[in-house]
Amino acid sequence: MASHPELPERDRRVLGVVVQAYIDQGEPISSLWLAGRGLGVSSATLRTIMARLEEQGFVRQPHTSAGRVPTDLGYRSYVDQLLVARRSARAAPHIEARLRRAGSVDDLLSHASQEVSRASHQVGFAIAPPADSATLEQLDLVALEGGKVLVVVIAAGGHVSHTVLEPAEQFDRDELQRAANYLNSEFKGRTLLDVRQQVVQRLREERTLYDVLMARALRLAYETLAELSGGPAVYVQGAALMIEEFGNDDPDITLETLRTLLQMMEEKARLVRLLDEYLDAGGLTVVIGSEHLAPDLQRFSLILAPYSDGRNRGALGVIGPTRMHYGRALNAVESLSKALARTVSARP
Amino acid sequence: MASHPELPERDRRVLGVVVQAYIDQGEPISSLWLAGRGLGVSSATLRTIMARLEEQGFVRQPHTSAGRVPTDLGYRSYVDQLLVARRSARAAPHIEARLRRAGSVDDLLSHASQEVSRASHQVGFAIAPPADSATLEQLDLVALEGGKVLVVVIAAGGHVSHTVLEPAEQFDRDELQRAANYLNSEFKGRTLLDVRQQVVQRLREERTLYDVLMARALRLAYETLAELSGGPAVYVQGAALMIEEFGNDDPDITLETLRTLLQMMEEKARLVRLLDEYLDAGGLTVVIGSEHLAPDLQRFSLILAPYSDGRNRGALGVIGPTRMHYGRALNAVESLSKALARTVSARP
DNA sequence: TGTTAGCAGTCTCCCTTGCCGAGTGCTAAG
DNA sequence: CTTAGCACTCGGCAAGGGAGACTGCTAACA
Repeated sequence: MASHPELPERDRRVLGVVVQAYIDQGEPISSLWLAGRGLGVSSATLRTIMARLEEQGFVRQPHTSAGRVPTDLGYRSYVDQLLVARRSARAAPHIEARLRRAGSVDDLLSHASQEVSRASHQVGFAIAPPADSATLEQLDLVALEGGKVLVVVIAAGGHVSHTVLEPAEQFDRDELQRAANYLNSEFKGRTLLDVRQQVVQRLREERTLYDVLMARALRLAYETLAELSGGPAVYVQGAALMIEEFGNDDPDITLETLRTLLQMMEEKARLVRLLDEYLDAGGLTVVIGSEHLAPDLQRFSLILAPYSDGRNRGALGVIGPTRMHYGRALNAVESLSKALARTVSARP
Repeated sequence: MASHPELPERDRRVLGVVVQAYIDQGEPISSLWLAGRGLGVSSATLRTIMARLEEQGFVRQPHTSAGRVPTDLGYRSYVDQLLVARRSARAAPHIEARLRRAGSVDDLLSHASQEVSRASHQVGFAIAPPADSATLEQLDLVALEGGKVLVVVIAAGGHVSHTVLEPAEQFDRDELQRAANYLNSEFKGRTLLDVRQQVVQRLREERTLYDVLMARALRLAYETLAELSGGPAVYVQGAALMIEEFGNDDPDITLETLRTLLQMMEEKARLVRLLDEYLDAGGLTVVIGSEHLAPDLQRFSLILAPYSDGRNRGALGVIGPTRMHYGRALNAVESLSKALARTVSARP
């Protein structure tokens, strides 16, 4: 993690105080102010320390006669300290209770993203785990006009998803009903992953299927599953809260940066792709400003925690300015991800 | 509509030019500039006209030696002119085609709100018509952990909605299956409104139902329908586009006003309640700035058109700064609402 | 050798001043 | 009723001048 040169203990403490103070106040931190903070050294010494920190890239001066402001590297060091020092967070029971009340996965994640946003005062998001290992409860086929077919897939644990297909061949209502019956009797209780494999296999093996309807039903199922695995659902919200938190006193929150963030929030597909890259990391992950690959996020920090439903992993986290209150945000993300994991794996 | 004093023809023309120019340029309009616009009068005359317009409240001066800027009343007059003068808009065929490709109501409205946002460069929204008069296609009951029940209601035309109930009495999987069968056989093909009435009636009439399961199924259906009528779905998006359109050159778009707008976009329930009030008006409705009842919207204008699926009405529209390009926005809303109406009533 | 006080230097911020130019309202003539 | 002309007002910009905030540096000190 710390590929940059190791800092002497005292320098690190000073850096910590600087970052914390800047997060609180939003203004450059001066040596004089620091001297009054019980660090046991005078402002002059702090000046030499700050100069050293600046040389190493942890802080910078907006202009010659200003105090110091953390760089992204400075935030990084601070966050690394924080991650070691802090005790891991527990979910507030009333929040977890609220999550438990949610039924479908949709509901649950929408609540979770809202709660994590509220607790951190940042933009919150939650991504559903792929439903692959949930077992199929019910599959409905409903005829729409123009030969289109509405497919509703219900899986255990409250996954509900639907899509519309335009199969090459027409189905009438009766055929659809029988196709649905066939698929249900055949696949109910299996995991969706299983179902997909089974469907593919059967289509391949029994190329000359004796029952035409059965073959068509399988093709329909195949298309459906391909469609549904298109992208996991993601819920994002809380931009208003974030603006409120940083008001006008953060030079990084301008209309322009806000625009890029909103754009990202609305282009869910891109967001998911982006977050996916960080999901491999494993535990609680923090990506700060310029550490991002995507240029649109370079003015923001991201905190993300994966959670598991027992088999598959989703993720939950927050996005906010690099000057966010990391302590609070880390707690929010960690506790919510735990609560979410518990809630989601309490399901059958 | 025009409860304010009637304006002489020429004054109205001048006001029109002023508003149009201000919308285009975002800067106060001076008499000298106006004189070069082929109105056939000198700047001096324009000054007396502007003074009159100001006295009557149509324009105002940001400061003594500035040009004029429209007031909300000025925009109102301009829009009223526009509504009379313009030819009604047709939907671009490729947009309508894109809408037709959507299957479920969810999909359709999400696309529609996106299209109207793109076409107008404002925040776009779309509200689903109540599904009351759609006929029930299928109702699924799925047991979740903790005695909760997932209910999925599929209605003709691609309405899919689901909710989770916690019935007082427990159902096991088998009972749920039979309850679903019973409800489906009983109510499939009826409108949801019908179903609700029927359910209530039966519960009342046959207080001592001979079949216990049947009674419980009815109670479940009752709860479901109460839950689902909770609030129609609304889709809102395009804040990033709106910011892009007005960039930094609109004094009305500040972080603070943006925050209130985002808050409104995220609190869907409140938004729906608000829009509902305007829905009664009938046709294409424009509400400008201070004409709004809600204080959070007083810096924004709203354009809204109802559309009908044959029986029930939904709505679609845009929200943007009072300085929005009304002509383009009106066209966007009108054409999309027509396209949406056609698309939605082409369904069975 | 590391720490501290003192000091000179730098740069921002804010206020004032003066000026230009934009745009107006008013007035008197057409 | 319209127009030209004129005096007036006000915002915006640039220049100038403290005041104040911090710094880096140096020299003394433990």
